[in-house]
Amino acid sequence: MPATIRDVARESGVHISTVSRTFSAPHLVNAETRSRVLACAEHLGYRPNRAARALITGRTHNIGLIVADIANPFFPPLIKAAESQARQRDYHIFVTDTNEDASVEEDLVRALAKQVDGVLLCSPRMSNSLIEQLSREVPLVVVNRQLTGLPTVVMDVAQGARLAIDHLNGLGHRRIALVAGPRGSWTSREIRRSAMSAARAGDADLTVIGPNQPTEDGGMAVAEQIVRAGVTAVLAYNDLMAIGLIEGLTAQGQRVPEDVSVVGIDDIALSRLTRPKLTTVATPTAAAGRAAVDMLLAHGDDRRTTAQITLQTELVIRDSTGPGPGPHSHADPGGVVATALGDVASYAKE
Amino acid sequence: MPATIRDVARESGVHISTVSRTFSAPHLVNAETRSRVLACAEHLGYRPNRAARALITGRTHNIGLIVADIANPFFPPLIKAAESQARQRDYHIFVTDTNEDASVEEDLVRALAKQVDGVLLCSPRMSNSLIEQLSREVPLVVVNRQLTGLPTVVMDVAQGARLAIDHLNGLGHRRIALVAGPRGSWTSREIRRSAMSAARAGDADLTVIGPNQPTEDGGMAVAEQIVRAGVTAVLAYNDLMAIGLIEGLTAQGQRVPEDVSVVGIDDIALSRLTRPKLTTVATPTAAAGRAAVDMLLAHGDDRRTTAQITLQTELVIRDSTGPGPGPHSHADPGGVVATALGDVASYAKE
DNA sequence: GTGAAAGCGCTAACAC
DNA sequence: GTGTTAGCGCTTTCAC
Repeated sequence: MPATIRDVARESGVHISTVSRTFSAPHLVNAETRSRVLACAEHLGYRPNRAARALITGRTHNIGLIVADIANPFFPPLIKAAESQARQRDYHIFVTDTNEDASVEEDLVRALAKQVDGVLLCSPRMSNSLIEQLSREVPLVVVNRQLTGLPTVVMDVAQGARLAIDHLNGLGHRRIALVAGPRGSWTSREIRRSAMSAARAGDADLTVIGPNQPTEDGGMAVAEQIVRAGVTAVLAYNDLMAIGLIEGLTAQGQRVPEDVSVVGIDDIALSRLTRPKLTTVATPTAAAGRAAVDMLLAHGDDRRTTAQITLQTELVIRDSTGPGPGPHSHADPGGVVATALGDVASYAKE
Repeated sequence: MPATIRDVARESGVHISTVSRTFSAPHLVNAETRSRVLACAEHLGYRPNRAARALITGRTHNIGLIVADIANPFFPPLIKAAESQARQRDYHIFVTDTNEDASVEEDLVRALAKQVDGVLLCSPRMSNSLIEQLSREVPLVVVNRQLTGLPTVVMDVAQGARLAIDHLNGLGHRRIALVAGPRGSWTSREIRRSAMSAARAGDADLTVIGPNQPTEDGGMAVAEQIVRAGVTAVLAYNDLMAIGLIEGLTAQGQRVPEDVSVVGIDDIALSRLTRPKLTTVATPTAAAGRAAVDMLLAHGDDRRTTAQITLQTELVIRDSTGPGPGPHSHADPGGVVATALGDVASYAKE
């Protein structure tokens, strides 16, 4: 049987409220009393019961984190960073996985709502209006989706997509495909919009293929369409799809980058390990995880500042892109860091 | 303000205890009353407060999951499977990361102890005696470590290591290196023990290198030692290290598998995507996650059956292993499934 | 089958 | 600075 506040009170000869204060408002307790209480608590192995505390304060010191797919390598660095940031502030994180299914997101948020102080919604597939509705039931921070009136953390994928298209264009590619992400993904829409306009500006054709599952298989599945489309370069929604696509293209007898150049997005750890090494747009996922936790916890202090932060992305040129058939402009934006909005200094990539 | 049991009682004209029963013991409530209460609850958006429930029942319906490194690709499939299995049984999972640091594991277990019904300790680096001590404070299921008297889920890595060494031996390799894992890892010791005996049985030399960080960098770092050791084949503690090692060997001008064969362990998703594709020992991580959750939740029913389950592993032969200088025996165990102990049928790999 | 009452472990006014 | 008191939302005896 674990020790309660009453055991500590008895042993240290004070009232339970003094014990309570020792833990929740130490400055209100005489230093001497405090150390005696602390000693007894230590000795009894006492730990405040968070459920009891939550019942009365209304704060659970728990955070919910909902991701589309834990096993998608994009998420673990985000989860890890969020967990670490939360723990540092004495919060614990419930991690849940929606299996890329928009319809379970709502249930998950509601199921979590009662036992957390807020929910980090990462890459939600549900509608904006539903998100807004849920935000009235539990504090929400939305990651990977822009939404007015709510605190959000997004990567500047528009800038990233532009850098990628410009890079391909600079290499002489004029017929480019965009392999889109899943339905309901804000990021995918954003990439599409930005890639379109960048392609137009560069006098290139952009063929959009999708929506698709944002997985390796999803990428592999479109290889044939890519070949049929007759493009010489591809921008994929994420690295996993890019890698699957390269796999698929290879199976179709296409060489990357000699026949087709491929660019991914995210710069997951994996992208440095495949052959050819993937050219990709790096997104600061760990920073996003930390920022999201900070925003959620700051939220309580001042309800009116619903900050929206945009984290910068950058193009990482590796081996999956090469010269295309068109004229090369050597204004190659390789390695150039995208401009970003908002206060990102403290969330620099590790 | 969220609806409480009292709101529902008022609206449906019954006493709060009837509402309580409707949710926690529905069979004790008149069918008609029940449906009326349910309707009101639905209408008010009532959800039982778990903290309040936990306070009185002592069961939180939460589980803690402690892993060495969320971002290590070995863990996400395990986390995902555990989370899914738990949620299906109406449990939520706190995920925490120790950063491969044995000293934080203890704190983490204790911090979690009060707000969970049990903890899944995955790949613990702490001592056996400390694990036993903690198991007296909170129900524990230990994954990736054998420990008498506690419920455990392990992969049969001994069998896996034997298959790997036999495979290399069959290919004619007689000078083999084992790249060990981190200090404190039961799995690493197990692999070592088994690889040693398999090598001896096959008249091969086994050089052990380590301990090492179980990461890509850790693998890359030993490439030079491998070359100096003059071995023709390597078994690595895990795929990540194997991949890093291949990277490092390539940088040293060695070809894989022509000059050196490399075998990994785990069969993470990544191992199919690198070039050469990795020969490896597949461990059923998702099954382990499910099994661990089941064992923890079953634990309550019958305290005396501290089951220990061992999940079978199998060798997956891909492209990172090839013929060595010695005589080939064509008794190649490729694809053969290892024998396993315990009841594993219901945890078959997905 | 339902109501009444007690209390899980803790915090938050409010006295003193 | 510390004790007293009244619950937080719920489950669980025990009556009826």
